[in-house]
Amino acid sequence: MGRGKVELKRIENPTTRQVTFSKRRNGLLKKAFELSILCDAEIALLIFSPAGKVYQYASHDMDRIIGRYRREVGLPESDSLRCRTVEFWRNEIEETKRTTENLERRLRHLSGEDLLRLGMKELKQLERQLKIGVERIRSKKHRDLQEENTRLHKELLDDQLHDSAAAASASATSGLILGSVNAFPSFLLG
Amino acid sequence: MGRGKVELKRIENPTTRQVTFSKRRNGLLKKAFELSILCDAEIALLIFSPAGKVYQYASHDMDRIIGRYRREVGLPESDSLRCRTVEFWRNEIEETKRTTENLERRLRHLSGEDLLRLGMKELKQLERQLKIGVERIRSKKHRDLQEENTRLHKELLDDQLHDSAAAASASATSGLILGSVNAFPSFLLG
DNA sequence: AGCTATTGATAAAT
DNA sequence: TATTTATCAATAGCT
Repeated sequence: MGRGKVELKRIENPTTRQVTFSKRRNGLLKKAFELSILCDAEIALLIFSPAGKVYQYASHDMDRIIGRYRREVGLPESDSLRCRTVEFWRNEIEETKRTTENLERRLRHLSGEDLLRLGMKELKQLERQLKIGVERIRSKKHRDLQEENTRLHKELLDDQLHDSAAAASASATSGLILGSVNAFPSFLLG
Repeated sequence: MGRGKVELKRIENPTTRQVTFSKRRNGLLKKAFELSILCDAEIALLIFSPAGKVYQYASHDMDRIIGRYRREVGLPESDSLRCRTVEFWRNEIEETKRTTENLERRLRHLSGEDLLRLGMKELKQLERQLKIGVERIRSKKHRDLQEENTRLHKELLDDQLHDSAAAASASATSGLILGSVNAFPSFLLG
């Protein structure tokens, strides 16, 4: 229709293509509308221009029509995929929950709580683990205190070397600290 | 187009309506196809006949086009809701992860591992907690052994009462168990 | 379903 | 971009 046939291929001239798009788009929308009225049909038409602009016609609510399409046609793969995705995330969450519960239980056991269901073997293992922990903590504490002691010794010596003029007043305080560290007082070792 | 104009209203004659539907539907599908080719447009066309049959044309994958529509047009409420839902679940998962990490760290600490960053105060608290745990486990073990011992005593007495004829052979095994329990052997108390 | 008179759509020009 | 016009395409009513 028009002054000359048109080949069924992409129109190369951008101007012509744009004009044709505008005209035929309107024609298509009009015909969709007419068909829905004349024949009482449910019609949805989506047109995206190459420029990205959207044109649409929907004889009824667009989402309703798309929903109907999904139910009647789009089921075979789209929905099963969606189900699988949902199931995947459900499983992820379930597994994480189980992990958390497991961790919380082990934590309670290590605090000596919730021991009712444990057998003798588990209790022994738990006790061994706790004792190892206690020993490691003791060790760490001792190391930390030794380091602190060394540091204070060094500091004091530096003070005495670089500040001999104030030696009298310095010994009144630093001497007290040094003494405390050497003694490993009970409030530090628990 | 045709022998006489047509009013833009539902065709009442069912036969005529069906024929017109068939003809115009094909015309619409053809024009949608032509537009997509000539002008390089992305087009989706859904037609539901009054009888419920579906006809469709999609220049590309139908789900892709519908997805694009949802993203670019269906935004106002549908997508924002979906975003909020997705965000909700993201937060749920993030929080669960943080909880898990926290639990794992506490668990390592209770096993005497990963102590490097802990200060003296935390170390003391941890040690106290572990000692409490050890004491509770000791207590539980002791109670369990006492219960077992009581049970065995009772069983033995029952055996002796109800089965005096086989007394000789029974004492050879039960007596051994009883003896072990009474002694609280080192392999059980650790 | 095919046919054809007629209307409708639109390509090219303005 | 909108209008005009010459042509082509779609289709209403008939068979």
